[in-house]
Amino acid sequence: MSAESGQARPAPTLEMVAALAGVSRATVSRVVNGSPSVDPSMADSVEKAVRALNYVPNRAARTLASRRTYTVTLLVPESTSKVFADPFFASVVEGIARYLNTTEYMLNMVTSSESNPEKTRRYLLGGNVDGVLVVSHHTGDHSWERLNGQLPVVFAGRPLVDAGQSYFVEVDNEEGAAAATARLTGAGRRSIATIAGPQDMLAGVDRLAGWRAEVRRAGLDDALVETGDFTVASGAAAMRRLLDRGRNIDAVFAANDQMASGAYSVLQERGLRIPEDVAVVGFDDDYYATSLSPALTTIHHPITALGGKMAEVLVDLIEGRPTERVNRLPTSLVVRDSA
Amino acid sequence: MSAESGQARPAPTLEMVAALAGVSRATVSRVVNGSPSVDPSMADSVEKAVRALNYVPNRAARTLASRRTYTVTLLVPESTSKVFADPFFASVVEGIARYLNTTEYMLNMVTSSESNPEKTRRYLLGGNVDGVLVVSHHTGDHSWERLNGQLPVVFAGRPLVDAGQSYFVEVDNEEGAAAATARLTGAGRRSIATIAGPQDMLAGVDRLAGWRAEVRRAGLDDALVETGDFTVASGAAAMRRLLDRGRNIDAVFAANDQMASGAYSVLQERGLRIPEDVAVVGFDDDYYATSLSPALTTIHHPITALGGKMAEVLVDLIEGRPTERVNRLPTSLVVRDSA
DNA sequence: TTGTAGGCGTTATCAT
DNA sequence: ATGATAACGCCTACAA
Repeated sequence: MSAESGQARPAPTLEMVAALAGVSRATVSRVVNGSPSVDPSMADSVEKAVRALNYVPNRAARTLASRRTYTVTLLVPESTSKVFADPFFASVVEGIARYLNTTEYMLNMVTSSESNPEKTRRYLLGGNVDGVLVVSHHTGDHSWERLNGQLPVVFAGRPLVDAGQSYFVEVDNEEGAAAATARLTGAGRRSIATIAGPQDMLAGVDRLAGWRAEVRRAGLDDALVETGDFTVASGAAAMRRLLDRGRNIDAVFAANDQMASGAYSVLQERGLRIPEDVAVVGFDDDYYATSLSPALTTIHHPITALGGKMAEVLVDLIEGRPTERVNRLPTSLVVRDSA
Repeated sequence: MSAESGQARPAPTLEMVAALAGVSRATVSRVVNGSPSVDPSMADSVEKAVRALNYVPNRAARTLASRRTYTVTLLVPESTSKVFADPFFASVVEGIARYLNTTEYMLNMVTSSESNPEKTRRYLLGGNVDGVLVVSHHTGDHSWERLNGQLPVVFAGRPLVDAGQSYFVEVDNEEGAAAATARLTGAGRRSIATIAGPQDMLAGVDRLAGWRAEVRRAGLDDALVETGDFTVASGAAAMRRLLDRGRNIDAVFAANDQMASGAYSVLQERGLRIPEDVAVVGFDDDYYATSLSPALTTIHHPITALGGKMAEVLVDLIEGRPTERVNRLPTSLVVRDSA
C-alpha cells in the first residue's frame, strides 16, 4: 500500500452511531456516558452500533460542550534538564500514571520554564486542564498554590509553612525515622548516632526530629548528630566526624541510604563490623540498600504510592468529592542484615 | 445553579476580545493565528485587547474547529511498572519534552496496557492526537507501525526488519563500535577482544558488527568474542571466558559500560593493569563510565538527542514538511583513562 | 424514557 | 482586508 502522509478516513461521530442504531444523538450520548435512565434494549442496540463503527467520543467536542477537559497536568517547575533522570521523580510519575490509568483522566506534562512562568500560568488557567499536580524538588516550594481557588492543585510534600490551604501528600518522615531508631533502641543499642540530612530540607529536618524523639524516649543521649547533604561522600565524612569524637558508638541512623553507604565505607575501613560493632539503619530503601554488603536495614519510602495518592486526591477534588487536605503516607521498616 | 466549589471566573473568549477591540471574531482569530493579511493597526488594537483580557485560545474549541489537536502522544508499550525508573527512557523523554517545549505541541503519555491495546488504538485513532512517539525496549518492536498512514508515528530505534515504511531515529551503534575499536587499533593493540551484547537485540548485533569491521580492517583476528547480556555480572563472566582461552589479550571493547565494569573486576582480580596490560573501551557513557577506576574511555550515546530528534521528525511529519524517514545519530568517543 | 434544540469557542468559507 | 455565518462533535436542559 502507498503510505499517504495525509490523514485517513474521518472518525465516526455520535451522529453516525445514532443513525445506525436508529435513535437520537441524545440517547447515544446517554448510553456512552452511562446515564442511568436508558432502556436496556435501546442501550443494547446503541452499544452494538458503537462497536460496529468502532466509535470513540471526540475529546475536543466533549470538552467544549461539557467544559470538562478530563486532563490533569503534571507541572515540573525545575529546568527540564535533570528531572527525568531523577529516580524519585520517575517513581512519583509512575504512581500518578498508574492511578490515572484507572480513571478517564489523561496526564499531560508541562515543565514550567522559569524564563516564562506566565505562559504556563495562562495555559493552566485557560480552561485546558481540570487540575494540576506539582512535583518539585525544592521541597516546600508551593509557589503554584496561587492557582488554588482557580484550579485544584495537589503538591508532593508539604509547604515550608503550611498556610492551611494547599492540598498535599507527603511521606511521614518523622515517624519513619523514629521507627528506624526504635529498631536500634529495641536491640539494646545505647549509643545511637545519626547522620542527618540538610536542615533546609523538610526531609532532613523531619528525619532528624524522628531520631531525636525516639532517642530521648529511650533515655539516651541525643548529641551524636552530624549532618550531610544526602550524598554518599557526605555520609562518609559525617561518619568520620562521628567516630573521631572518640565516643563509643554502637549504632547509626542515616537519614538516607546513600549516606548510609558512605558510613559503611568508613566503618569498614576502620575495621568496625556491621552490625556486630555498629548497627546501621538507613532511609528510602533505594538501590543502595540492597547492593550494600551487608544488606541495609532501612525504611521503605513509598514514592510510587505518593504519586498515586496525589492523583487520587486531585481527581477527588475535581469531581467534588470530600477529601483530606493533607495526606501523610506511612513508611515501613525493612529488616535486612545491618541492624 | 449553585456555585461550583473552587472554580472561578470563566476564561475570556475570542468574542470578548473582538468586542473590546471593536472588530469581528474572524479578525481576532486571524491576529491570534498570525495570519499575514491583517491591517497592522487593527492587529495592534487586537493585541492590546488580548493582553488586557489576558486571553488564551480555548484548546478544545480550536481543536474542534481546526481538526488539529496540537498534541502528540508518547506511547509506552511496556507495563507501566518499570519504565520510568529506566534511565534510558528518562533521557529520551527529556529530549522529547525539551524539543516540544519550543513548539506549540503538548506532550501526553499513554502506557498501552498490553491487556487492552485496542483501547489505546482507538484513543489514538479517535482524533485526539496529531502524532505518536513510540519508545519501546523491545528494540525493534514496531507493532504500532500499523498506525502509519492513519497517523504519523516515529519510533526510537529501527525495526528488526525495515519494511521501508516506518519513520525512526536511531543511534549509529555500528559506527560507534568501530570508533571505539579504532581507538584500540590506533594505539597499536594487536589482540583485541570484545564482550558483545545479546545477539537478539539490535544494539548487540550492531556493536558487534562495528567491532568486527574495524578489527578486520586492521588485519587482526576477529575470533575473540564472548557474549553477555548487558549486565555487570555477564560482563565479568565473559571477560573470564576470554582470559581463560589462554590467548594474550591486550584490549577489550565491551558493548556497554556495565559489562565493561564487570570486565574491570575480573581484570583487576587477575592482576592485569588497565590500560597498561589491557586497554578497555565501553559504550554508552553512562554512570558506570565515570565511577570506574580508572575512568572508562567510552562511546557517548546521545540519548537525549535521540528523543529530541524523534519529536522533531514527528512535528515535521505532522506539518507536512519533508523529512528523512530514517535518522541515524552520530556517537562520539570520550577518551578517559582506560584506553 | 426519549427526542429536540441550543450552545460550547474557534476556524473556515464566502461574500463584501 | 474584513465580516457574516456556517460548521466542528458533543452535552444538556427542556419538552414530549
